[in-house]
Amino acid sequence: MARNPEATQASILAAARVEFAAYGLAGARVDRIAARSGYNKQRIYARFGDKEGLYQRVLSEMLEEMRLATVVREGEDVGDYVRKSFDYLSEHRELLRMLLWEALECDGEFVPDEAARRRCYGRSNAALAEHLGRTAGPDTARLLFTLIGITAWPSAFATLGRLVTDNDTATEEGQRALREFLVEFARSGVATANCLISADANNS
Amino acid sequence: MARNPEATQASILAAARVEFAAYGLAGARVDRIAARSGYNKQRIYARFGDKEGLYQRVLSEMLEEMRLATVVREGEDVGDYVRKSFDYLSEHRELLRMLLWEALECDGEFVPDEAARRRCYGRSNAALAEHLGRTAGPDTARLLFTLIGITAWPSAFATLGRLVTDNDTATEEGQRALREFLVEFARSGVATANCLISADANNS
DNA sequence: TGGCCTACCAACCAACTAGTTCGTTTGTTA
DNA sequence: TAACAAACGAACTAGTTGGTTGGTAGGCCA
Repeated sequence: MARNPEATQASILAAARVEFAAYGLAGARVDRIAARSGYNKQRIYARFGDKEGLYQRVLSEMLEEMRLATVVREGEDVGDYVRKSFDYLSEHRELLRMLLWEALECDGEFVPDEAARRRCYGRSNAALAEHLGRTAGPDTARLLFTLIGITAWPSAFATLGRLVTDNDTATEEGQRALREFLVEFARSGVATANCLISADANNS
Repeated sequence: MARNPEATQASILAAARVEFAAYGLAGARVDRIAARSGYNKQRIYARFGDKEGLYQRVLSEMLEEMRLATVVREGEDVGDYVRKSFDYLSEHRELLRMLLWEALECDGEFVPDEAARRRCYGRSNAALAEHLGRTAGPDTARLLFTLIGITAWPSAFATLGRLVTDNDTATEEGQRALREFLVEFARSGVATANCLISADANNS
């Protein structure tokens, strides 16, 4: 067969994304990844070492994609951030699933790409703080963490959302309503700045 | 050996909780559950049919515990709800992990205990709406879903929280600050009722 | 007290899994 | 053009896994 090692690798990685997002590390099957990629299983071991090695590579790439797409930009309003992230995550649930798998399958001692991730969140915190006219610190970081949460939660727990909202979130209209609700909720949440002030008092 | 079938079952269930919370359905090992329970593997199959049967039993019980502990009570203020749930989930991460496993491992077509869960969330929505002086509907359900999210997110994604907050959430003090932040954020979020009004306009 | 049924254990089993080995093919370079 | 190294496929392997089987023991009831 004609050889193109880079295309082989790309096919394996593409197949692995699908498999790991669907099943996580423990549930994924190397045989299936190989079959989906159209290459022999031995190619996977030759290029990635082992199953865990392939997983870490895929996880790293996917989390980075998600992180870069949901970074807080300079001048970005809280509500606009919520809307942007909500939409992005709704369209890329496989990325969000990897975040969930990571939360469940990693013991938290070794964090993949820790330094790069901290830098990225640091930049988001700075941009958020700047926009709010405050100094970046634990209080604005808590807000950032919460904003990430409220935008990720609906896509990560879509089934739960349907139960709680009596299927309102099962329609496109309901999704839009939820998104706009979150936009307003987030804006109201910081509008009075009370939460940031009182949390500051707690911290001092 | 002396026989006590009820004690056997209880031991198996207790061991299974630990195993399934740690590893999910695909990653859990029946051998380990048996060893941890102190009973022979065959007992598991005799009483629960198969691995999946045991998992469903454990999942059902654990999600119910969590749901009942985090129901919105009559007269309960939004902020108090947040504080209560935050604390409960921080102390019962194994329950929250089961919710994550479910989100990842179930395809959403068959929802365990669907009717009971809908009823419970319906009650929470009614209590929340009553307290806000509104009629329970999609708008208040969205708020409920969001409150559930902001209280679950920090415990479910504790490692991510440490990255985002530069380790602020790694201390008890930081956890308390985050909790109080969320209390105020939620109160501010609904205080002006703007988000509920505008989402209503969207719905009409 | 003996018979019966269920709880229980240890050993077993077929299929699956991550990973390895061996041989062939392809592409590059001297 | 021949040699060599890396890419590739098919077959193999040892260990693991969910589940089963066969025998024993304990408790209950007539």
